[in-house]
Amino acid sequence: MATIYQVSELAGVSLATVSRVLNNNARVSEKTREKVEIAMEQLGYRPNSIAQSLASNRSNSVGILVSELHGPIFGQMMAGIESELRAAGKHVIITTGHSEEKGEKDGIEFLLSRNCDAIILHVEAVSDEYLIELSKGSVPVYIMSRYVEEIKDKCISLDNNLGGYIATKAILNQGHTKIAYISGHQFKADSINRVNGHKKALAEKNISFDEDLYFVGDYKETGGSAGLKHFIDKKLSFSALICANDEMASGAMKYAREHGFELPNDLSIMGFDNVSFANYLYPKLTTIENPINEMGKMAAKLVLKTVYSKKDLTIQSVFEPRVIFRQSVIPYSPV
Amino acid sequence: MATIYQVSELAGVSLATVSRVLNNNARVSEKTREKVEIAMEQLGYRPNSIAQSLASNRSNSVGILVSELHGPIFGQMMAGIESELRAAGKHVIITTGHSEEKGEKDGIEFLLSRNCDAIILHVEAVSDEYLIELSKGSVPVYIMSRYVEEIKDKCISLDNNLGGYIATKAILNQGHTKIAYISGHQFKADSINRVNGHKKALAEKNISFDEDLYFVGDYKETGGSAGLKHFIDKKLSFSALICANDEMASGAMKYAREHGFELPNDLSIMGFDNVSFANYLYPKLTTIENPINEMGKMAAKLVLKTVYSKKDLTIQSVFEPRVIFRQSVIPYSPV
DNA sequence: TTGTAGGCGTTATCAT
DNA sequence: ATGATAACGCCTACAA
Repeated sequence: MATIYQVSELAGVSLATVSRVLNNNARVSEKTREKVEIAMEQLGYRPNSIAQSLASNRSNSVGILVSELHGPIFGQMMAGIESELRAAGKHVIITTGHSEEKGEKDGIEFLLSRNCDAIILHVEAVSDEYLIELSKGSVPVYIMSRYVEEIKDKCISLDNNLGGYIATKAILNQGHTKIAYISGHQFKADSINRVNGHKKALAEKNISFDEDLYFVGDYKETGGSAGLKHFIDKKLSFSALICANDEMASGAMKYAREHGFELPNDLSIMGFDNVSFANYLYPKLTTIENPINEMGKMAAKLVLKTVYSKKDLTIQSVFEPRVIFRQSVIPYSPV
Repeated sequence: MATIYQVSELAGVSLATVSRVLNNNARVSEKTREKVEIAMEQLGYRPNSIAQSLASNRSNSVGILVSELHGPIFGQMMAGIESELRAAGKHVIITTGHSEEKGEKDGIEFLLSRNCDAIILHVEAVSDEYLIELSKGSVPVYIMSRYVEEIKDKCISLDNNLGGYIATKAILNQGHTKIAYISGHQFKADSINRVNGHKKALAEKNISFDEDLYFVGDYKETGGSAGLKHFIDKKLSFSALICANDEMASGAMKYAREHGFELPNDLSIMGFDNVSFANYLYPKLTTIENPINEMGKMAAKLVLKTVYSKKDLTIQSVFEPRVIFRQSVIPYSPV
């Protein structure tokens, strides 16, 4: 592989000059620039990014930690981040935390050991305090889908409260009044916010929140089926069900169908996230869009702006969800 | 950030010694090793991976090119590669090619510019010749889900012929004899191989392949719906449908249901790939498992073995698909 | 505008 | 077993 030195020799200039045309930050006369470019061409020169990094103290890499590499949410998020970053000539180093505290800390440690210029985290198991502490370190840290007050300017998050609110409102608007709700883990901020939005919408309609119609699931299919089973076994009456994510909605749909429900006639079901398979479900799932791809792009822009000093990028920190109307929610009709 | 030099000072040894305990490849006395380790601890020393790379001419990174970062297949594949590689202390640089020739070439160029020790490609638009040429270059190239004879020892692929065969066989075993087939793009090797397997299974049962019951789709939902529409519009009679991937199977299922079919009673449908949403479909999709996660792991092992000289890793180049029996295929019953 | 030279933090080859 | 010292390929003052 040709080096900058060989190029300089062939072009008959100093290697400093070659470096200049490479980075075109300093003035170089047209003639010499051409000479250099021709020499590069001839040698098939390609800068050694490692050496560049060492000398400039910039790796041009940003680390990304996600829970899993598969899964619709992460895919969309990574896609958003990567496209934006790559267009700026930066590369992404991706690793996983598997939603476990140790896994996430190890992952962060791993990325840090890679000399990333910044890291973008989608973590769920690690505490707020840990993140606050981490962001005091020398490498800039950004957080996805999580709002931590003390470092809010480093967070790109969804307004989950609003999400829960519009989900419930959409159901109420269809005339439903007995609405069951399956939440995610109670210790997760997004779960709590979504329920709070739900409660707010109910309150506005003077419908009291019924603890019996509330179930805490696990954000997986099993949570949805277990939740619906719970409600049915208790012989509760309800005409609509809101699930705090699409996986649980899918689980609930399966369970409902296997137990004689005809969907959506016997039960309206609302999801959350609008992952890609929501459209594959039967009936197609009415849900709340979580613009995670956009959020990923925004996170990348935030990095570009703050770390790579690209000015004139406007940052939006919190994103708004919206209802995606499909087939799983229909107007209430008394039996 | 502390450097190896500062550690050496604090420990009262030369920096060469520090390097030795770091890489523990040369003999160092217990005493000095301890002194050094303590010094490292005190300074919170962390090796600069960039400098290591420059000096050792190893970036410890492997580039991965996928069509998209979202999508079930790629997610599983990346997960397999990453887990295996990270366990070995290597990191992955991931980028996308968007299934277009220019996109893929750009992506490869991008990875090459990043000084990866190796690159793993999942490309569809680029020609075999290009790949053969590419693999003559200085950085090792490995190919996923594609078999190129001339560089077969660098390919990890699925036996698609066998896949098409067992898919059809499974359908035949249920008593179906009129079987429609929706293929993927005809210029793709996997499409062709899957159809060939299909034909072989038919031939074994002395059923002649019927061109009328063959449709070329696009590997997307639209391909499935268009294909089924085509067959129905031509008023052909068939009791089973094989789709060359799950997306198309899903599209066909939707179209079928929207046009009065009751599934699976009126039509048995077989997919291919066993992507995660296959289990979310209604009825749950009977399909062919494409062990892409395992294949990803194997690709990583291949890199580990050939590039990072980890001996005693046995490589399996071609993987075998198997039938996943679920609910969308049922025995044939005459109307 | 162009060249010189020091430095980035390691690894690796010599000696000792 | 340990220590000098020269790479590794590039960037960047500082000089000219």
